[in-house]
Amino acid sequence: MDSGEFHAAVYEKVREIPPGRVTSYGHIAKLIGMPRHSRHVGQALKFLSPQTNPPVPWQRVIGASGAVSSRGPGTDGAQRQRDALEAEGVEVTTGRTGEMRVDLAQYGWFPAPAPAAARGDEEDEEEEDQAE
DNA sequence: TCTCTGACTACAA
DNA sequence: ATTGTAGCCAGAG
Repeated sequence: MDSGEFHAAVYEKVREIPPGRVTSYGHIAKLIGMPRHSRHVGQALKFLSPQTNPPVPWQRVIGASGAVSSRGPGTDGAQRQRDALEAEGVEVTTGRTGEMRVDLAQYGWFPAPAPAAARGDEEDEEEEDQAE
């Protein structure tokens, strides 16, 4: 797989993330069949242009711990990401130092990757119910 | 070719 | 909860 195809695959999966949901880099990597390329998923996203068509909801991709990454505190990416997520109804908690996190128990979206050896397509996903 | 870095993840202390 | 270490893989210098 070329890096171009890798990027394309990443964008494709990211676009499949339903609004109001978030997933992790690692899971995107799994979905495209490269579970070890979690870092390069983020790499592909930063390579993304602001005006892609169709648009890629990169803001729905966060760390596996629910932590929003976007380059150090000096960058604005994190701010844009938080704004975009809240606009979709995702609750983003912000700490004192600007640490932004999302509750994966509520907004996490982790469908099972499509196994090549599997025959029946399974559009199933864990509808985890929130429990305060 | 080697070394370092990175929008990562998982595990140990 | 926080910090450190290790594994990971591709790109840049």
